Amino acid sequence: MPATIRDVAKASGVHVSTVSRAFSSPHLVNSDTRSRVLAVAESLGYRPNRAARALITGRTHNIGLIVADIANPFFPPLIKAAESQARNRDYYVFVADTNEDAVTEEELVQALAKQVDGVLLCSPRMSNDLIEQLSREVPVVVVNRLIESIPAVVMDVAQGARTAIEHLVGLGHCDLALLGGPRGSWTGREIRRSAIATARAVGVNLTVLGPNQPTEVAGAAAVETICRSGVTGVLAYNDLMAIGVLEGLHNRGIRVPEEVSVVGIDDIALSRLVRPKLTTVATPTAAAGRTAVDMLLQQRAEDRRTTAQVTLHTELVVRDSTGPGPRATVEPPSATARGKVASYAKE
Amino acid sequence: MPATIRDVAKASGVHVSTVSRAFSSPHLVNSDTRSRVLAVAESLGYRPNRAARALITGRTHNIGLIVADIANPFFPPLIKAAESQARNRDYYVFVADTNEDAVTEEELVQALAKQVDGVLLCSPRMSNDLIEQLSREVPVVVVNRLIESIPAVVMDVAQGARTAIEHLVGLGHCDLALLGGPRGSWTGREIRRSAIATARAVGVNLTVLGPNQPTEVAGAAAVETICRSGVTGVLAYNDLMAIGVLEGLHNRGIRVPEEVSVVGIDDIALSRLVRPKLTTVATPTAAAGRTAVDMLLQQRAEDRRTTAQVTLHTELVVRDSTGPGPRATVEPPSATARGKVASYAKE
DNA sequence: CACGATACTGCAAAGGTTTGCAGTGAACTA
DNA sequence: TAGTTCACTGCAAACCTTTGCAGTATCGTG
Repeated sequence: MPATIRDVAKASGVHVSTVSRAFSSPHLVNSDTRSRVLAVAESLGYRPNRAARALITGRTHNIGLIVADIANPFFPPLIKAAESQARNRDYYVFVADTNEDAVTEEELVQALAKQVDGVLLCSPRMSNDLIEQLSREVPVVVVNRLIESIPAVVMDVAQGARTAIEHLVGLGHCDLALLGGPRGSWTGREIRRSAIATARAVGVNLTVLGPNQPTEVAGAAAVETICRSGVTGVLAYNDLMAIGVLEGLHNRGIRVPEEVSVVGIDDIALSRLVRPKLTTVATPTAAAGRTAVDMLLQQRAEDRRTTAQVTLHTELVVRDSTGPGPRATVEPPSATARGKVASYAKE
Repeated sequence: MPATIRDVAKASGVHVSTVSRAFSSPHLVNSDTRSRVLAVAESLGYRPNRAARALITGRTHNIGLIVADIANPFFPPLIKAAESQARNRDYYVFVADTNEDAVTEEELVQALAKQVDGVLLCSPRMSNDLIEQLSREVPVVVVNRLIESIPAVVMDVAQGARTAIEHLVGLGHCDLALLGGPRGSWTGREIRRSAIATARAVGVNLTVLGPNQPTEVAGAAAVETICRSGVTGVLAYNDLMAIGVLEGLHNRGIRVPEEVSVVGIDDIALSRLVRPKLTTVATPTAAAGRTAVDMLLQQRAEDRRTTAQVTLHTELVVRDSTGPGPRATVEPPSATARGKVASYAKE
């Protein structure tokens, strides 16, 4: 029923190959012929069949975008930016959700591999080895993870975590907690590594909690431990958890930032809407989405030799959830208490 | 490089058609042969080429999901549910974002039409006529809009708006405002129609504002008008706008719910996280996504004759943003002031 | 034993497009 | 004028799979 290239050819009195060229290699066809063909095509409502085109060119003009959880507010801006960028380049994007599950993730890449020109793996949960292996079957660009020899775009969360810790310390907090993220998260490891190193360097206590699900529920649940440990400053793996902490503290009647300061990471839209407004490390998610798409497409274009890895800068956004530490001017930490790093990590 | 059906056929000593049948019509091939073929296929890492399959069967096993704005928190749960449901049925989904633009929307449907088995149109912005026209080119299921002869799944927002107004009135508010949504939104029209009718029936004043962009910025911006009009209860087109109102009121030092009550619609995750927690009309978004996918797939299966339209129930969730009206027990509205419906609508 | 039915399997066409190769006529060069 | 180049167009193979049809062997039945 839908018009094919043959219908257009017949109706405009040329061979199908001419019609094809009129679309994909304009310089190879007489401009009069071309405009006639295009007019006929238009009037017939002809749209090239992408499946047929993919079959012969081997390029689908689709890409896959795999995320851990579409409903996690971190991802929608990334998805939106990636989709928009892809469409500008005449690519469409399959979005798939792994539910934070490494196995689903692998299956998804495998299944998508044959029907896309490349896959964007966002905050993957599977092992580096597996990703390397998969990247031999289909071009892959990873977001939020650094793996040798795999193109990637990451946010500089290490820098972000350091700035956040320094911010808290600068406010006079010396007993801090880091609320860790999910197992298998590269970002989580980076944050932890950097936070621990910074705490040690600056000489404050840091209690590491986790791993945790990256949700506000987990954040709220961690509040009990946080209270027990007597810290006055908390850095969370992401804003969602930080907001959970805010929630939990509020429920216990603990005031933020008067009694406890809280810092998140990501700067999701929500952070500006909760009260107190969340101090957080802004990560350029939209830029990451666009960059990743460009890298993926370029990799295809240049015969896959670029193994570029780009790091995007993060920035601390100070809002209302952080304030002076309780003993800011009263009692600086004793020398013996300094630089202790406790860890409750289960990993 | 990747294994084709021919490689598998050669390696297992059968004809390609047998391999094909081993996959798609198991009952037509000897079970020994079949398991041998499958084993060989497995060892070769063979995956059927979906483009080739699509070319001959005419079915791509893909669907398109078109939304106005991926980053609008209303959509991610819907997308997630739809994607999950589709994948369970062995379908993959293209997600595309129209940026709230009707023209983009049409182009998108046109472009996607040829490479999907159906399109899910969520909260469309284009005209009914156009949708009907497009639905002749490709199976369509519409979410959040009712059009004669087009399969649809909608939320019962009329009921929701009525309940919300009644809730406010029950609390003693007699001067209400409705913060309208974007132009072209069926849901917005439903809400307005129902809110106006309810206000009239119950005998309270209702000021209608809009149309507005469905964002918290627009909500905050509307606060000035809201204050000037002296209403004590606000129903917003969606939670995002309601949260914007909360924000704007807070900035002006107006307390919620003591001075003004606010009700949203949708019950996005955010609503539980802002302070005060938002009273809102919960719409079953995930269920809508799943249902819509099922309807779309079924429509395909049964030779497109089902024009089912399903309405999902909504429910008022009372939280902390609504409270007794200022003059609740003091001064019931005078008879002359009752039932007046003002409208500032620009539509 | 002959016949038809049954259970598999092979053959080949078809689906819509791209693209290397070859052909045509015109324009240009020597 | 003859030989070349050039711009354009047509031809046909190829991409990978599905599927109607036909063929073969085995089995059961009368």
